[in-house]
Amino acid sequence: MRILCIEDDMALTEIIGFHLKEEGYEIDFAYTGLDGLILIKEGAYDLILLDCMLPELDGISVLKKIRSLSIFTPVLMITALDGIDDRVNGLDAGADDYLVKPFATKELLARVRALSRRPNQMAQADKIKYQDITLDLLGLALEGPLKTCSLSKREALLIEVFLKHPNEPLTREFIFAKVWGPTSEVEDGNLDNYIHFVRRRLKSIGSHLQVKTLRSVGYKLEMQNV
Amino acid sequence: MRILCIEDDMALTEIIGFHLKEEGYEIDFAYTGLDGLILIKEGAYDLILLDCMLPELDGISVLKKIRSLSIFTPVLMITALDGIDDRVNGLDAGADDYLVKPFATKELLARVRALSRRPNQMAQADKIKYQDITLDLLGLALEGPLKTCSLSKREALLIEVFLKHPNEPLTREFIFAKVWGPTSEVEDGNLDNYIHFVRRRLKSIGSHLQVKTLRSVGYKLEMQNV
DNA sequence: GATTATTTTTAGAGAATTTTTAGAGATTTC
DNA sequence: GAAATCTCTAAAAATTCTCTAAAAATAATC
Repeated sequence: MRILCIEDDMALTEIIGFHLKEEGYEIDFAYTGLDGLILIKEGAYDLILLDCMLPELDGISVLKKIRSLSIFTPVLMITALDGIDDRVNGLDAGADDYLVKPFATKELLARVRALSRRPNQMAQADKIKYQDITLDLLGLALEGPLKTCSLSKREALLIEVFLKHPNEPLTREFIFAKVWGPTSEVEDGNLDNYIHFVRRRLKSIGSHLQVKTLRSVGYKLEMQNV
Repeated sequence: MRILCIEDDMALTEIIGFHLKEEGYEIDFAYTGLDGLILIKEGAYDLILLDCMLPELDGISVLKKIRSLSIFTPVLMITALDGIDDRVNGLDAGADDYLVKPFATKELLARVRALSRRPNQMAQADKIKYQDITLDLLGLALEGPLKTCSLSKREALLIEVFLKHPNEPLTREFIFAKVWGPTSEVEDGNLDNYIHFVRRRLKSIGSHLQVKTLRSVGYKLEMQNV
């Protein structure tokens, strides 16, 4: 979880840095809007904390710029003013949330958690439930109505992808990118293989979920008889 | 864009309803937490406005319940108390944003816009609706009033062409170029074939749309008895 | 550090589905 | 009513997916 904090108040960045690092986030800093913009373009951040008032280039402008570049990293605006118009401007420019100075650390952390949960990565939860199964990511196990079976790491990864996007069509490329990484050089057929493994697992634990094939597109996790 | 508003203050729901309808949103109401929960399970909403204080079942509990059911519709919490703890609880329970009463309509609208923009429903992008059918391009499925059927890739492509130009005469050449590509070397009769497939699909799902023949020109998708 | 067990990957025959071709019969147009 | 055009069935061809088996890589155990 990598966060970029664009804020010119050194005292504040120190506090933010301290607390977020304590929670296990990696955090980088930029002290001007322009520097922030450059870092955003380079590094792949998961979340951006963005002050409104900044030297060189103000927060709203930075935000508009990055959205126009088709970068949709969640942005948490930090504003000194509590005027409704300021907040509205920020949200309309594409911010996902905002925080008014002065704010409680507790609230900052809650908002960061809420936003980092957002892009489908439903938290770092180690268990994911859907319908009649529960995936234990840490314990590498899959629990069904009949029984529980243990999984290999890659099986668990594949099931995780399905559980995070249940009932949605997933392309082969998408699944591949999530399970093997976007730059992996594994044979394509390997996915077929693991689909087979997962189907066997689902059947063996008595689940009523099934992996449906979408010919020439990909796969989809759904309930039987739908 | 369908919104569910769970709020027991009738005066407030009236105001919210008025403004959101004016902006073109479809909006349903529930006046207790339990009613809201039932509606959420049934209806596919794109956004939920959720009051904290509710009869029968409070807002936070409703929120926790729907998240535990793996429903990740964006939720905008509405809270009367401006205590930090309430907001933190809401955000931690999985709310996407909150609004403190009393709030300006302008701000409500900005927040609704921000949340409805979120790429939560990424699957929605690949769906095309027209009259009584919905084509799921990635999911390779066609939904009608009676039932849903699955499609092959080429069937889906052909239906897509019709849905993007409904009620318009389309030449055979045009359709061919869109479905098989402008340089394909397939026999001409193949199109007749797929027209037949599509007609069978439309009938089987109970749609009132039909593919009309424009002799020696092409085809056209239109409503029956027109 | 060698051996064993497990997981991951490659490969490929066989199955299933989709796409295409072909052609007989139906329909429309002149 | 003859020519042109379209519909629909059936089957061949092509594609895509499934699943077994075994090799390669990795992790665990002694």
